Amino acid sequence: MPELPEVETMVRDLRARIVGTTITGVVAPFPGEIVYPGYDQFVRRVTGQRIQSIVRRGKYAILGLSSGDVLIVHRGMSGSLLLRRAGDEMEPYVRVLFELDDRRQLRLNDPRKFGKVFVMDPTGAERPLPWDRMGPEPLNGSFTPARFRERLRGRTGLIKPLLLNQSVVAGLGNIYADEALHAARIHPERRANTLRPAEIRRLHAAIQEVLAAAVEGRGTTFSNYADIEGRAGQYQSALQVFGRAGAACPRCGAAIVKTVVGGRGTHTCPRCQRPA
DNA sequence: AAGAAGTCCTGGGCGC
DNA sequence: TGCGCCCAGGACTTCT
Repeated sequence: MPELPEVETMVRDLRARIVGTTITGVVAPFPGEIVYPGYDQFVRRVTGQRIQSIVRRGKYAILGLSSGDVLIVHRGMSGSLLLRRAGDEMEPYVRVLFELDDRRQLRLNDPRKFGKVFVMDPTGAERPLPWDRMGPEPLNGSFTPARFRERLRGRTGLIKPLLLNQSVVAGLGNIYADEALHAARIHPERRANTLRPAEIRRLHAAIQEVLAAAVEGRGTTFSNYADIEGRAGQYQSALQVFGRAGAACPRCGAAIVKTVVGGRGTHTCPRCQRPA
């Protein structure tokens, strides 16, 4: 599940390796992942473009092209973006492949087909940008406790689904939402409007700490996440609750419980995270 | 408007 | 042993 730390790791690695190269061709064994524009237009607008920059917004990677367009990649839940040499053995689920002018290839390998790619004008004039309604970036200075409290104001929903809502805060997915709630000692089924100011401050700090540590560890490899060279991340060994049902809470020793909240598997310490 | 539920997709895990 | 069912989840759509 590529969340903010996994996408940040990918963007940093790619920035060091492919900025300055030119895309010489596109192959799409499964064009369904090309969301916009249609396949022919997409190929036309990407081919021949030099990659000038790579940045991240939420879980999106944004490649700035010499034409002024942006090439946007979202890996969905199972996608890896791999940097390979042209002759290297092909992975089994490559959906879209970008050929580079140095005989390397950027391959979107995505078994579950939830990945998406777009190319568009970055001003939003052509089509709404995927991040138009996205909330603040949790690791930059604009994400303050006050801003977080304001995003939650008036919300009566459960706190965990709200953390997964990208318009509240960008970049959290199922793993880091569970980890942040545990670090803040807040039950995932608390209603947002019942959180006290001190709890919101704790949750804000926990989100920043968990994400920063995971970026430091180059992300979590849970099932099939890999970096651009196919290597695993390191953060899975630091997970406190995610994927640890039945194991001891590192803080208090109680057995971690797995439930379903908002339709998502959810890991909670029943002693550290009390409901209501 | 916000929240809840349904949808897509397919490998792998599990039960019988 | 082997088959088939169903779960996983990010983001979008639909309904209330």
